Amino acid sequence: MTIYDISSKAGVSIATVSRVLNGSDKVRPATRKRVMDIIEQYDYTPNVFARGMGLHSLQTIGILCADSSDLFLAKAVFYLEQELQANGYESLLCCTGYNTDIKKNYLDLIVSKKVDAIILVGSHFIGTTEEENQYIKDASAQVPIMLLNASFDHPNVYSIFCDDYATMFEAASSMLDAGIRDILYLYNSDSYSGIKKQKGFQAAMQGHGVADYEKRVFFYEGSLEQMSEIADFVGQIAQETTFHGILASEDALAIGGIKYAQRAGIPIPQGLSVIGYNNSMLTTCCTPELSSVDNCLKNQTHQLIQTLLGVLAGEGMPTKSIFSGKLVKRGTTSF
Amino acid sequence: MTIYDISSKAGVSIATVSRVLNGSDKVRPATRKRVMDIIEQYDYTPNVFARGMGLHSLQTIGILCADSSDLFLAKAVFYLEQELQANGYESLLCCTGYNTDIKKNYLDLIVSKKVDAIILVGSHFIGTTEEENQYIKDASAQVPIMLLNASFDHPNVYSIFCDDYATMFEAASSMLDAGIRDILYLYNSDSYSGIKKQKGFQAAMQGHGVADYEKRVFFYEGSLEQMSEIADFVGQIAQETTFHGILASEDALAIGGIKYAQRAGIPIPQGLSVIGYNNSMLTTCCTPELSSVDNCLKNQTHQLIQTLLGVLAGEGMPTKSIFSGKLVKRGTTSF
DNA sequence: TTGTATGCGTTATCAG
DNA sequence: CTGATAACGCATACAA
Repeated sequence: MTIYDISSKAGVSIATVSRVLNGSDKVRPATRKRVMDIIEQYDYTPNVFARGMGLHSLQTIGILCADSSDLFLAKAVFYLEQELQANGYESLLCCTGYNTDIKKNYLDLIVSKKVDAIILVGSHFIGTTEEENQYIKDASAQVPIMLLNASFDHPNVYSIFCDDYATMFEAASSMLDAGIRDILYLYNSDSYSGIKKQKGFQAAMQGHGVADYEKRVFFYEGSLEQMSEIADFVGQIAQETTFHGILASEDALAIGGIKYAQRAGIPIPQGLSVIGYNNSMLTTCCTPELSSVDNCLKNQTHQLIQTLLGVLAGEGMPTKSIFSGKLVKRGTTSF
Repeated sequence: MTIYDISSKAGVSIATVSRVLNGSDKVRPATRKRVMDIIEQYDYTPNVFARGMGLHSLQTIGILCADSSDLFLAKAVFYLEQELQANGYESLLCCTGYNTDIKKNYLDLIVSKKVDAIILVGSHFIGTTEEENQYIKDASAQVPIMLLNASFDHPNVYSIFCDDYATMFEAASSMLDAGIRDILYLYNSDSYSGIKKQKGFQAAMQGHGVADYEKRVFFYEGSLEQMSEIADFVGQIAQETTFHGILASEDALAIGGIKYAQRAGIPIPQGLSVIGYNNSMLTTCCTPELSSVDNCLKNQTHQLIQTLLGVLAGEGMPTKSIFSGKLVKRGTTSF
C-alpha cells in the first residue's frame, strides 16, 4: 500500500492524499472523508522512510544516558519517554556507559540518525574543560541539545537541573543546625552535579566553622548494587574518623551507612543521622527509613519536554530552568 | 553533503561511492582509498532516510516494555540495548504502561516505524486468551517478535524465558523441606510469568501435603516503591493467618515482609524465613539481606540477542530458549 | 572494476 | 480546493 494506491482507489491525486494525511485544512470535507475511508479500509500507514526524506525528520528524539538501569536515570528515561510519546515523538535510546571517549562516538552516531533533538540524561556528559565539552558544541550545531540534571552554556543547548549546590547546602545546614558537626560526606561521582553537591556540603561546613571538613569527604569506587560492600567501606572509615552524621550523594551510599551502623550496634537516629540523595525507592527499603533529598525529577522532565517542544516549534525558550530540591524527612534523622 | 558531492570530488560515480560505503569487495583498493579519503575529509555520513528507503531497514530494533523504571525491566532494557548497540543496531524504546488496550496501539505504531524486529520485555504482553494475543500474531506477520521472560507459540515469534514454574517450585520445596509449612505467597501480577510462579508454589505445597495452600496466596495491588505500605499489608494478613515463611514473586514484596517482621519484633530467619524473586539490588538493602531467586536475566538477554541476530541473518533458530533460575541464599533463610 | 538509469514513497511547489 | 511534477539521497540491476 502506497500513497499512489490510495489516491487511485479514492479517485484523487497523491497530493490530496498527502494533504489529508498531514491534516491540511485546504481539503473539502467530502474529499477528506472519501480518502480517509479508503485509508482505514486498507489500513494504510505512510512509509516512514519516504516521509523522513521529505520532512527531514522522523519525529524522533535521541535519549542518551550512561546506564538506563541506574535507579535515578531509569526513572528519568521513563518519564521522558512517556511525555515524548504523549506528544507524538518516538525515543531512540542509547546507553553509553561512563567512558568519556565512547560518549562522543554515541553522540555522533545518534546525530547521524537525524533525530529532531537529543536529550542527555544525567550530568556525566558534562566535563570540566572546554575541550571535553567540544563534542556537545559540535552536536548542538546540528540539533537542539537538552541537558537533564546538568548545565552548559552554549547556543542551542538547554539546561534543566536541580540546584544541587543549594540543596545539599541546606541539607548539610539542617544537620549542622541540629548540633551534628562531625559529618561524613560520601560520594561516588565527579560529574557536574556530583561536584556541585560536594561544594554545597563544604560551604555549609565552612559556614558553620567546621575546620576539618575536607578530611571528611570520601569517594566510593565500587558498585552501588552491593550495599554490604558500601557498609564495609564506611566501617573502614569509622576506624580512623569519628562521625555522628552521614550525608551521601546517592541513596545507596546512605544505605551503606545505615547497614554499617546496624552492624556496629549504633542506634539511628540517636547515635547517627543519615541523609541520602534522590529520594529513590531505596529510602523505604531500610529500617529506619532513609531521609533523603528529593530533586523533583518529574518536574524536571516535564519542564524539559515543554522546553523542547517550544524549541522545536521555533519559540524562544529559557536556556536554563533551575529547580530546587527539598529534604524529605524520615526515620534516619530527628531534626 | 550527499553521495553526489562525494562522487564528484573523488572523480567516480555515485555507484562506486555506494559500494565503498557498503563494503562491497568489487572496488579497486586504490579507488576505495580515494573515496574513503574524501568521505573522511568532509566527514560525510549517508542520509539514514534515503538509505532506509533502499534497504527497507534502519538497523533499528523496537523495544517495548511496560515500565522502564521497574527495577527488573530497566535492567533488561539496559542489557538489551548494550548488546544491540554492540551489534550495530539502534534501539527504539517504547514504554507502554500496563493497560492492555494501549499495548496494541504501541505495537502497531512501532511496526509502522519499520523496525527490523521487536522485543517485548516482560511477560505483561502475553494474555491468557487467543483473542488477547491476536495483536502479537498480527505483528509477527510483519517482523520477528522476540519475547523476553514470556512464551508464546506462533511462527516468527521467539521466546526466551526462565522456567518460573520449576524455579518457584524448587524455592518453595527448599523451604518446605526445612520444615516450614505455613508459608505465605505474595504476588502482584497475573502476567504469564506471574501465573507460572504461583503454580510452582502451589504444586510444591500440594506435593508436600499442605492442605490450605490456596488460602495462603495474597495479591498486593499497591506500588512496589513504598515498602512500608507493603509491610502494612503483610501486617493485616498476619492478623488472621499464621505463617513462618514468606515466598514473594518480587523482591520488593519480600522486603515488605521483612519490614513487617521488624516492626512486630519477629527475628529473621529464626521466626520467619523470607525468599524474594529477581535477585535485584534490593536484596542487599535490608538487614538481614534477602535470599532471592536469580533468574539469570543477563544470560536471557544475551541468548535473545543471539537468537535475534540469527533470525535476521535468515538462519534457523530455536523457537524457545528456557533457562532455569536458582536460589541465592542470604540472611533471611537458614536452610 | 566502474558508470548509467531507475525506483523507492513521500512532501512541497507550482499551476490550474 | 485540486492535480501534475520536481525534488529528496541512496541502492541496485544492468551496461559497458
